[in-house]
Amino acid sequence: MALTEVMAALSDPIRVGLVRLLSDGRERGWGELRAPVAKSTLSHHLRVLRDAGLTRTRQEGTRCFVELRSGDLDARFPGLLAAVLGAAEQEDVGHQVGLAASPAGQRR
Amino acid sequence: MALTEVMAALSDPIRVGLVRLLSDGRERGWGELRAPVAKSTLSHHLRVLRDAGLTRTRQEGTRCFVELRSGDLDARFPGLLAAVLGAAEQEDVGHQVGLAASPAGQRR
DNA sequence: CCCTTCGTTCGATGTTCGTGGAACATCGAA
DNA sequence: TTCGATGTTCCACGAACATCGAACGAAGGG
Repeated sequence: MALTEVMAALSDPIRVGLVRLLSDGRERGWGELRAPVAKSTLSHHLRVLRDAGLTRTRQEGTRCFVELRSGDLDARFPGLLAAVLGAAEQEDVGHQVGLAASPAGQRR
Repeated sequence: MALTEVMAALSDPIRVGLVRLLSDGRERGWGELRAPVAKSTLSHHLRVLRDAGLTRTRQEGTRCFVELRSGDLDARFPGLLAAVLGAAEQEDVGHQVGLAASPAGQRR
């Protein structure tokens, strides 16, 4: 969990949007995530976040779930997450990232 | 002073080192700065920091001085600078950046 | 005037990054 | 087993980036 990698991970609007989305501490399903990029690109962004140590991924059968590592993050960089979330809300960074209507496990 | 630009500016070790160096609030002369890069590269890094709003540059005759905008930074992103400086110290990010022996105005 | 100093700007180069499409692997369901 | 859904991986492309050396322009000192 290196500083420069974390900063680099947070230097892209879509990734900031994902972090914002996950900032409520709830675990989210991959399929729930909505971003204006191809799924390969979304996979890439999630990998960057995971490699930087910002998120954790759990695999369950054929689908996987993402979770923000708020605790570890706050232990390593006290105040950073709050600062980023605050600024991101003010500028509305990552507003293009959202959730699907269906709350994950729902049939459709 | 946009979030993603600030994060991008802080995603390079040399720039983090410069920020660390300036974090005492003292204004520093360009020539004082020591980094293992060519002067054109150093000029580039200082430009990135300035464009991101992290530093301010004052020109005086033929030489110029750099200063960290700690106040503005802390107003915009409360706690971010402290978090970055703390983590940077722990990991010793930007340790290659230092000061020349001469305290600025000295002849030599 | 020339010459030195200081910092920026200008190509040039190699690398990394964001992006999308296609192929692939995995798993559950029919 | 065959099919469909779900993510990952691979490949390719253009843009952005870090880096350097050289050329440049602005002061200031002989």
